Amino acid sequence: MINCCTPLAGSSLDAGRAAELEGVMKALADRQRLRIVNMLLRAAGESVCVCEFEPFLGLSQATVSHHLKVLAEAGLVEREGRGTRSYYSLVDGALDAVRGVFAPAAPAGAGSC
Amino acid sequence: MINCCTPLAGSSLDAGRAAELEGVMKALADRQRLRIVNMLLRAAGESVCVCEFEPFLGLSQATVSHHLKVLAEAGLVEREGRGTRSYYSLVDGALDAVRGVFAPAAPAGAGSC
DNA sequence: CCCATTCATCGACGGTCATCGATGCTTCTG
DNA sequence: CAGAAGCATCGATGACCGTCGATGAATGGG
Repeated sequence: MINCCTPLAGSSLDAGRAAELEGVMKALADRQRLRIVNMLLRAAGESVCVCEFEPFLGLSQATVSHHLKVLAEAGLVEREGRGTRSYYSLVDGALDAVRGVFAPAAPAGAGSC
Repeated sequence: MINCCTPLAGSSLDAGRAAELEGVMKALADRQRLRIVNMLLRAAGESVCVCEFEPFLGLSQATVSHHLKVLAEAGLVEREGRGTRSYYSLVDGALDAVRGVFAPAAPAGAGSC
């Protein structure tokens, strides 16, 4: 099934790495958290106040705080307190693991083995 | 891979699209299903028999069948029956939605586009 | 024609999650 | 110092998920 050349992008995913990636994916497998990440992506590295998410998502303050905590524990976002407010931003490169695993399969260039 | 002008990420993610993507992400937010997708990625488009997954994942046949059903309902894999066996393969382009949403942020108005 | 093989489905069980109101903590303001 | 504002945490609740054994359905072989 798997040939001589180890496919580059479909790199082997052992049980350990699968469990690790599962944590990140579970953090992203929620519509509210997807919208949060999308907002932060569009913020282009800038921090966003918690009070910005609340009206945008239409959730209670407690729920928004919960979602941000989940994302933070997954290493996807970072918290920074200024005064009574909290600002969150994307962790640089945190989404690379997701991008890498779903990269297209090997180039299928048959020859060079 | 991604052209400079394709604003995949940074693209607004409204509530509808977020819910849609949530379905795909939930299907992928499981270590067993991640390993299944990884196996199929490495199979480079070829179909893989159910009986191949079972020993690889170390799960009961019922559980493997369940995971494959979840992936199929999310539109990520496709089933093809041959005799008493079932073969599964990745749906072409099904992972593009995932790749797109997490693409790097827009170049912040970097000139030429 | 009968049996073995392969897979999908069902029912059940234990665990986890999303959401909310209430509460406590920290910081700013008057 | 007292009050208000912003946020995190707690406890509860209802829903969903992963796993398995058992059962059913379809197919191929002797």
